[in-house]
Amino acid sequence: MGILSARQIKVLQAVIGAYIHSGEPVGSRTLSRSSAFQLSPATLRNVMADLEDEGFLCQPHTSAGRIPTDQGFRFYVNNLAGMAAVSPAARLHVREHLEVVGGRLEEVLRDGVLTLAQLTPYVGIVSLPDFRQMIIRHIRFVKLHERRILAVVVSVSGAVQNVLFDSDTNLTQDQLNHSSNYLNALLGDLTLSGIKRKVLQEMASDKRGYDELFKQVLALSKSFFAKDPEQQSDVMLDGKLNLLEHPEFADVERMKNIFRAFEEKGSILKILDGALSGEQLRVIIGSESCCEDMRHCSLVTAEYGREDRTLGQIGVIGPTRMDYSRIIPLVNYIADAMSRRLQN
Amino acid sequence: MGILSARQIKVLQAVIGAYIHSGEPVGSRTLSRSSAFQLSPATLRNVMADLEDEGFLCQPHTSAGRIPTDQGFRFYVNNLAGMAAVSPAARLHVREHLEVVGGRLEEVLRDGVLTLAQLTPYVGIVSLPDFRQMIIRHIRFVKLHERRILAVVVSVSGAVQNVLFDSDTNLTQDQLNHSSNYLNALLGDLTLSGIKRKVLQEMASDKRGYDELFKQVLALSKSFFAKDPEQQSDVMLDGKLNLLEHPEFADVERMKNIFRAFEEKGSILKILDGALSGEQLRVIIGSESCCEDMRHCSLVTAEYGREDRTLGQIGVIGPTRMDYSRIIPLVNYIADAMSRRLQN
DNA sequence: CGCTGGCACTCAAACTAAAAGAGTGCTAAC
DNA sequence: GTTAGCACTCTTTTAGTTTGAGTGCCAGCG
Repeated sequence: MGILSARQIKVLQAVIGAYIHSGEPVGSRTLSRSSAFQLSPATLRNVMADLEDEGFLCQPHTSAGRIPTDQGFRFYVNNLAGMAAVSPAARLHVREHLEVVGGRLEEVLRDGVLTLAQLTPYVGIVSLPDFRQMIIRHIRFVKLHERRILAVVVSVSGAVQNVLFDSDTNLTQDQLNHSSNYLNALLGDLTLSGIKRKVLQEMASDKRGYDELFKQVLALSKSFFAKDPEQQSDVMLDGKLNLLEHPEFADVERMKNIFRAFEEKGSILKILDGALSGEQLRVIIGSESCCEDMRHCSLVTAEYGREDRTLGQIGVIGPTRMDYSRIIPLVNYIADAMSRRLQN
Repeated sequence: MGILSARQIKVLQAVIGAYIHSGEPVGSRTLSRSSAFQLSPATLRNVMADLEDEGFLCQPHTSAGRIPTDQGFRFYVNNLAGMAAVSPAARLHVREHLEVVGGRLEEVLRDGVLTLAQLTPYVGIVSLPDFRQMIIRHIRFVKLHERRILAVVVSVSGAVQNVLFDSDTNLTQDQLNHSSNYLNALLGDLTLSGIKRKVLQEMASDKRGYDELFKQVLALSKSFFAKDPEQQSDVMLDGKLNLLEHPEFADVERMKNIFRAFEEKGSILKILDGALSGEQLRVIIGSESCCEDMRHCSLVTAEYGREDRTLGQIGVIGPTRMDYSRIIPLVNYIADAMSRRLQN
C-alpha cells in the first residue's frame, strides 16, 4: 500500500472514466487502444495488477476486465474527478422550477427533489428538517371539538406542523386565542423544546403571580408539550423509476434490496445523518454507507439551510458507477438554489 | 358464446382455483388427478377447449396448460368465488392497529392502507377524499409575515388543510381572529365551494351594510378563495415491496410498468374514480382498468366514509391471479372498520 | 530496469444439439 | 358421452462445444 506513481494514477483515472462511461469491466487492450497511452496492453496489465493489489480495482472473475472498487471510486472522487460546470440547460431548469417565490417548506423541498430527479438519471432525496430543531415563529390553537385542540406550529423557515391534542379543560376559541397571543409574545428564536423549557421556568419562577390567563396558558402548554410532535424526521424521495433504467439493477434481487431500503426510510435517514459532522458536501460510496442493501449505491448530498443554520441534506442516490464530476457540482448548485429560496 | 353447462362451470372453477394456488398453467392431467372429477384427462381437454372457445381460458402457447383470461376471472369473481370469512388473526390485527381512537383523517387512512399491506401480499391503496367536497368545520387564519397568511381549514371528518395566501391589506392577528370567528359563524354543513358561494351571496345582498369587520372578512375571503387548495385529490400506497415477491413480476419490464403507474399517481386515481357509480365494492380485473401499465394487475376496492357520505376508496392492487375469496371480504372488513373510526 | 511480444491458461457467454416433459388435438372404439 | 391411444408441438433442461476477451508470466529487447 505504497503511494501511487503518476502513471498508476493516470491508468486508474482512465479505467474509472471508461467504466463510468460504459458500465462494463475494462480490459487492458481497450485501454491501450482508446486512450492517450503509448503503452502496450501488457504494460497496462502490469499496472492494473498493481492497482488491484493496492485495492483500487478488482475483477468480477479471472479473465474479465477490471472494475473500480469502492476504494477506487473514493480515490477518484477525492483526487481525480474534474468537476464539470453545471450545464446551461440545467441552470435554466433550476431557474424555472426551483428559483420561484416562497411556498411552504415542504413544497420547496419537493421542488428540489423533483428537480434532481429530472436533471439526473438517479433518485432525488432530501431529508426533512427535524421539526424539534426548528425555530418557531407561531403557535396557534384551534378548537376542534369539546376539549380536542389542534395546534398549528409554524417555523421561521415556513414549515407547518399540525399537532392534535386534548386539553384538560374545555376552553372557548376566544380563550385559546388569548393563550396563543400570550405564548407567541414569549417566543423569540427558540425551538419547541426551548419554548417548553421557558414555559416551565416561568411557571417555576412564579413571577407573574396567579393571573387567570397565565394559569390557562400553563395548563394548555402542559397538554400540548406532553404530546411530542410525532414526525421527528423524514425523507422525501423522487425518481425511483430512474434507477430501473440502469443495467446494474436489472438483477431483480438487487432491485428488491434497494427498494426495501427506500420503503423503510429509517435506514436512509441513518445514512444521511450518519456524518452530520458539518461538511457542506458529502459523497458516500457503496459500502461506506454501512447499509447492506445499499452496497451498490452511492449518495451525493449537500447541506441546505438558512444562513448559519443547517436544515437538512439534499442530493441523489445512484449506482456507485455514477457520473460524479457532473453530479457533485449539480447537487451543490441545487442545494444553493434551495437555500436561497428558503431565505425568504 | 352460449351459456355454460354445470360441468363447464365446475371445470372452470377448478382451473382457476388451481391457477390461483400455483401460478402455473394448469393442464388436463393435473386436473384429472387432483380433484373431485371422475373424468379422464381427455374429457377435461374437451371441456377446456370449449371454455377456451368461449374466452374464459387461454394458453400461453400450444402445449402448455390453460390459464384464466380476464373474462374467466370476471366470471369467477361474479359467480364462483366463495367468500371466506375474515380470519381471526386478521380481525385481531385490525382491532389492534385500526380500531383505535381518533386521529387526523390522514393518519386514519395511513393506518388503513398499512393494515392492508400487512395482511395481504399485495399493495394497499387508498384515495384521499377530495378536500373540495368535504364539509368544513373550521377556518382559522394565522398571520405569518406582513400580508402573508396561513389558513387552517378543518373538515368534519378530521382532515386538516393548510393554505398559504397573501392578503391585500396588512391585518393584525386580532383582526384575523375576528374574521375567523365571523366566518365560522357563517359555516354550517357546507363545502369550501359552498362557503365561497355563500360569502359571495352575502356580499351581493349587502344586507349587513358597510360594517368594517364585514368588509374585512370579504376582502380576506376573496384572497383566500382565489387560491384554490391545491391538493385536489391524491392516493396513498403502501407495501409496494410485496409485489416483488410474486413470480409474475419477476420480469423486469413488467415491474417497471407497474412502478411507473405507481409513481405517477394520476393514472391510478383515474382508475379508482373511474366508476364512482356508487357500488360499495368493486373488483377491477386486468385490462378492465383500461390502463396499459396495469394490464396484469387487479384492484379490489371498497368505499369508506361517514354515514351517507362517501369519502373515498380503499383496497389493494395485486396480480390478476389474486386470492379473491380472501381479499374481497377483507377489504370490505377494513373499509368498514375505517368508516366506523371516522365516525368519531 | 522498464517495456513489449508471445504464449498458455481461465472463464463467461453464446451457440448447438439432443433429450425430456408436459400438454394438446384428433380419432376410433367403448 | 366418454375414454384410450397416438402423433405432434413447444418449452425447458442438459450437456457439449466454440468463441472471445482477458489475464499472468516469461523471455527478450532497448
